[in-house]
Amino acid sequence: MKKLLEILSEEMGKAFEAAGYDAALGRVTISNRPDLCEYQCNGAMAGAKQYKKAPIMIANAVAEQLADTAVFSQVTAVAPGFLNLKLSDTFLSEYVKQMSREEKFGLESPEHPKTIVIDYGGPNVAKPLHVGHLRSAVIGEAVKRMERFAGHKVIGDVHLGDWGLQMGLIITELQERKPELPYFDESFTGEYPKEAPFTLSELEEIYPTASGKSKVDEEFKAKALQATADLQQGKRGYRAIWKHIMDISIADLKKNYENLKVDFDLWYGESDSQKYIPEMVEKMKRDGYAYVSNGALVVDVAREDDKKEIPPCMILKSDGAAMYDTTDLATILQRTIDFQPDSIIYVVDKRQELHFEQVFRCARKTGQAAENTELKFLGFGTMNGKDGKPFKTREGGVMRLSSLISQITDQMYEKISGNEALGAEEAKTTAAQVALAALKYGDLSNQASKDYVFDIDKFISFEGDTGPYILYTIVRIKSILNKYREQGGEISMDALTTPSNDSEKDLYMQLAQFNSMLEAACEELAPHKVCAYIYDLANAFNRFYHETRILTEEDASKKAGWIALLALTKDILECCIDLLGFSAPEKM
RNA sequence: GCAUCCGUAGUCUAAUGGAUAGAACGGAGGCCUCCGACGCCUUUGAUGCAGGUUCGAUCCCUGUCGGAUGCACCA
Repeated sequence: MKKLLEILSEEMGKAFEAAGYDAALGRVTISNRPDLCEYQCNGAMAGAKQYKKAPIMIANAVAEQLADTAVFSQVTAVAPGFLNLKLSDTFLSEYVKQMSREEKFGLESPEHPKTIVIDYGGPNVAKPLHVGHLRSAVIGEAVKRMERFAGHKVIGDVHLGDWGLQMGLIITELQERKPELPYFDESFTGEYPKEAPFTLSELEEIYPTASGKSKVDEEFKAKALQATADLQQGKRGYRAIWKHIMDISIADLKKNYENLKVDFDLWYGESDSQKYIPEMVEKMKRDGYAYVSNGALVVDVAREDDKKEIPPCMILKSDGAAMYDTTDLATILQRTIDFQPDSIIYVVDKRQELHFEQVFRCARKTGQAAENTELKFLGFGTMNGKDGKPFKTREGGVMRLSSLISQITDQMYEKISGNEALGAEEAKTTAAQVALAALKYGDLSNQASKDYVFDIDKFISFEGDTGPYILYTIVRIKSILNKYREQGGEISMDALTTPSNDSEKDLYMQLAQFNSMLEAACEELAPHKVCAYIYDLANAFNRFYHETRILTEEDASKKAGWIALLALTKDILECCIDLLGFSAPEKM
C-alpha cells in the first residue's frame, strides 16, 4: 500500500495544482514542530521564487483548495509560508486498519526484486572469532533480513578467510612440530588419515604462535610464504591439512554464529574462488589490462579526476601467489557466474575502503562484474572501549567474542534472576536472549560507519534507548494481551476504532510510519533507522499506556479497539526486532 | 608528506537545505489503593572556529583547528 506521506503529498499536490502551482511543491513531511501541527508542507516557500509571489499568498491559496478534504482535519497557512497540517482521525485509523491487514504491514514489494549478495562475517579459519568480528556479523545479518523482508532475493555469504598466509603459517608450524606426518612426505601416495592431527584448541594455539614467529624469524616467514604458494598450487599433502583445518574450524564457527542468531546461506571462502583465478588472470593479460610492475602483475585503476593517488590493483605478487585483491576479484567473477546479482554488498571494516575501491574499479574495468551490478561498500567503524580506544581485554589483548558474550550474559543474569516470576532455567535462557538484544541493539542503534563505545552497563540497562527497554515494552504488552485473553476476550484487528486522545493518535501515527521507515532503512542500508523507529514506537506506546486504563474499560468496543492497537504495536515491534536479529521473551 | 572520514549538551547519540537542533544517560523535582514504576511527567544543557552560497545551512563550498583512518607484494 502507498506510504502515508505519499498519500498526503498527492493530496497536497492536487491542491497546489488547483491553485495554479506545480504539484511537485506539495511534498508533505512529518512536522518538526509537534506543538503546532502533525505534518507540514514547505512547498509554498520553495515555489515563491519560481512564481515571484510571497510564500504566504501561495500557502493561503493552497489552503483554500483544501477546505473540504477528507484527509486533513486542519490546514493552516502560517508566516512566512508554512502549511501546517493535522490528519483526520478517521482517515488515519482507516489507514492503520488497512495496514494491519496487509502482509508486510503495508510495505510494498519491489516491482523487480533484486538478487543481492551480502558478504559479511569474514572470519578467518583457524582463528577464534574475536570482538572485531562482531559488527560485520551483526550489521550484515540485519541488512540481510531487512532486504529479504523487503522482498529481494538475498544471499548471505560468510566469505571465509581460508586461503591466505595464515594457512601457510599453520602448515609450516605444524611441519616443525610433527615433521613425521605423512602430509609432509613428498613420496607419500596413500590415503591421508581421516582424523585431523590436531584439535580445535591446538589449532587456536598454533596460529598465534606461528604468526608471532613469522614476525621475528625471516626464515620461518619465507617458509610460510612458500607453503602458502604451494597450497594454492594444489600440493596434495597441504590440501589435506587444509581440509582438516577447514572441517574443524567451520564446525566451531557455525556454533558460534548460531549463538548470535546469525546464519549464512553460503559458507564459501577465498579458496572457492581459486578455480576462477587462472582464467581471470589470463584474460586480464590478453585484454591488455594487466602488466608487470616491480615484478608483480597489476592493473591500473587510477583515474584522472582522483584527488588522491589510487595504487594499482595487484593481481599476482612477484612470487606468483594470489593475494586478497585477487581472491576478491575472482569472488566477484564467481558470484557473477553463479547468481548474476544486481547488487553485491560488502559489510566490512571501513579501514578496507581503499582496497575495495581498487577492487571495484578493477572489476568494472576488466569485466569481472556485469555492468548493471552495483558494488556497494558498507564500511563500519571500530568498537571502542570506554577509554575511546579499540576494545581490548583488561590485559590489553584481543577479546574473544565468546568471552564478550558470556560476560554480558552473566551480568544480565544477575539483573533478572531476582524476578520471581522466572524459574532458574528460564532465567538462564531469558538472560541469554536479553543479553543478545542488548548487544545487538547497542551496536545497531549507531550509524554503521561511525566508531562507537561499547559500554556494557549502558547496553544492558533497562532504561533509555536500549535493547532491554524495547523487550520490556513488548513483554509488558504481551502481559496485558494475555490477561485480556484470560478474561475471555478475543483479539481482532477489525476492532480498531479512531483515536480519542493525543497519545493514542500519536501511537497511530507512529504505526503508520512503518512502511516508509523500512523503505528508507533498506534503501540506505541503515539498521539504525529501525532502532530509532522502534524506540519512538515503544515510547509512544508507553505514553499511551500510562494515560489509558485498558482492561478496566467498560465500553467493550473501545476496549477491543485498544487491544487491537496494542496487538498491532506488539506485532510491529516484534517484526522489527526480528529484522535486527533478536527476539523477545514472554517474561523478563 | 598526501588523502579520506568524523567534530552536535558533562557523556553518548539523531536530524532528504526549512520554524524554537530531537532523544538517552547524568543532575534537579514530581507521579504507585490502579492493566508489569525495568514505567510516566516537569526541568537543566549542544552544532569546534572563520568566511561564502541561499529567502533559509548541523547539512553544500572554502579556509582553519582537533580526532580517527588509509597510502602495492598481510587481510
